[in-house]
Amino acid sequence: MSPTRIPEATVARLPVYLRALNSLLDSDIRSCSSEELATAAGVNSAKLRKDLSHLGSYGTRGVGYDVEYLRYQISREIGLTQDWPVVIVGIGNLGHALANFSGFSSRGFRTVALLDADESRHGELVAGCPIRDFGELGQIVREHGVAIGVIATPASAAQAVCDQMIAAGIRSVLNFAPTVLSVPEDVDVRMVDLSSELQILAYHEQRKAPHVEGAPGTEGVA
Amino acid sequence: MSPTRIPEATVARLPVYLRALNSLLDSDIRSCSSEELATAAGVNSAKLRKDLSHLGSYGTRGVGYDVEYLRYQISREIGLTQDWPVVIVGIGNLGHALANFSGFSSRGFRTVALLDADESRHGELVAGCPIRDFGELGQIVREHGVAIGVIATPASAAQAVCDQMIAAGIRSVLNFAPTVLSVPEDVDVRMVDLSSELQILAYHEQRKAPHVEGAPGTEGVA
DNA sequence: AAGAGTTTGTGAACGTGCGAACAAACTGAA
DNA sequence: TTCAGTTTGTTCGCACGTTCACAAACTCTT
Ligand SMILES: NC(=O)c1ccc[n+]([C@@H]2O[C@H](COP(=O)([O-])OP(=O)(O)OC[C@H]3O[C@@H](n4cnc5c(N)ncnc54)[C@H](O)[C@@H]3O)[C@@H](O)[C@H]2O)c1
Ligand SMILES: NC(=O)c1ccc[n+]([C@@H]2O[C@H](COP(=O)([O-])OP(=O)(O)OC[C@H]3O[C@@H](n4cnc5c(N)ncnc54)[C@H](O)[C@@H]3O)[C@@H](O)[C@H]2O)c1
Repeated sequence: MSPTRIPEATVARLPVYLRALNSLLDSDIRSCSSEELATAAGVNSAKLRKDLSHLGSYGTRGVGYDVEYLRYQISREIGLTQDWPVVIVGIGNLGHALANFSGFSSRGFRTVALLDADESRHGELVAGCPIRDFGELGQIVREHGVAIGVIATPASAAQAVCDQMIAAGIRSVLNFAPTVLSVPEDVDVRMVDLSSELQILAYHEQRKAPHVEGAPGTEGVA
Repeated sequence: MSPTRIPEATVARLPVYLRALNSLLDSDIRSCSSEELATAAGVNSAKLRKDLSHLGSYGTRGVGYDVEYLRYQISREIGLTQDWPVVIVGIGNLGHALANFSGFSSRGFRTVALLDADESRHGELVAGCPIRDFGELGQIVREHGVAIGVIATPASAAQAVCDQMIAAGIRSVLNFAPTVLSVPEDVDVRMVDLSSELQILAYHEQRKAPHVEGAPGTEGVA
């Protein structure tokens, strides 16, 4: 279907386009130009067209794109036309939020198990799903063909959890613990690091206002 | 101090180096080579050295880097030697987790207020901080000199919340709602989109195993 | 003091990504 | 049919990011 490899930068934007297309459909807009879609996605229209050209030629010159058709093509390219079973490990503050997050289940991702090492939480229902023991990981992965694992444990446990996931057959990991995971080459890890995001904002903020004399916000102790 | 502008890709990695340095200090390692630090940070050592060279010449040839000194220099460059007051808006599932997240407060970021539009939650204590009305935003920003705002509301409210933040004087926004925010040029927005991260993983996963015949994980309906 | 060994900082080559600009392809009117 | 107007898909130049490779600068031994 897609003979050419898609650039990584493009892959990272496809979900954004998908969101924009869904938003247009919600407003009953059936067709759109690259300019409109680019605005909705917050990117340059030339970039959008080049990105889409990597998937194929799904627009019509002089007309634009059919919203539903393009959405299907992007979904198919990403792999959202199939179902992706997911396990979440570490059901603390963040794990609870993730389990309740509708954005996970809405797009083909299905939480098949919530795992935690803390025995006192086993059996507790979160978003209708019981918390189970981490030791059941291997069996669950085999049973449901889980390919994607989410780590929401403390950093100290993350590498061990990751190793177990890989041993069980998982080859894609979404890591929320603030630690670098070392994995074999065929395993993908994506890291979500809130602390880093704040620090990047702080860097730019500092550059904007280099003159912080008697400004408030420094008198209170953390 | 730093006459030259630091490349964006480098800025995004500085927090990672900082984490690695802290981790080395925890192990009582006072000095390290670029190779060691690069391994701890999960990057190429040449890239690490080039990144650090943008800050200045803080290493010693033939020896390596002093861990504590380098940590201080990076902290200073990012702006973590000063205190950053932060407000979080939308104290639902995710907002609760964020308020409880120690990684926020640990590095100079101080949550000064939790705001929500839902009156029934006002006064409730989360991580020792009371939930207050969203209408108090302007006053709080002025009072504490808040420069960074975190949005954890539903997507439908995010743009309005963002506009209010900017009107109040906030110029850096961390957005968790899955929607594109339109802001003036002098405002920075960073977006954390879990759904996108999962989709990117799914894309690569699909490429790894293009042969999904009778594999499990497709029989159950979402 | 000199030389061997180590490690940083950087110049240069290479690859990727971005945006402007334009030809190709479509629609619709005359 | 022909022509004007519109919008896609793609080419091209440029900027940015990554990696290699090595001179410069340090330590330590003899
Ligand atoms: N709370 C946030 O908003 C937030 C944001 C970003 C990152 N994080 C990171 O996400 C992780 C979780 O944060 P949290 O606030 O939910 O912490 P938490 O302490 O509330 O939850 C951690 C959970 O992991 C479980 N756990 C510990 N070791 C385990 C193991 N070996 N196997 C399975 N489960 C194990 C614990 O029992 C606990 O339930 C942390 O690494 C944190 O730094 C949290
Ligand atoms: N839960 C997750 O793990 C998760 C992960 C990623 C992204 N998100 C996104 O983060 C956002 C919050 O998720 P959640 O699960 O916490 O949702 P939630 O419904 O539990 O919480 C949303 C909160 O925002 C408040 N709110 C609504 N409108 C507001 C307004 N105009 N001003 C101030 N407060 C307002 C609500 O009262 C509620 O308390 C959503 O956009 C969601 O898509 C959530």
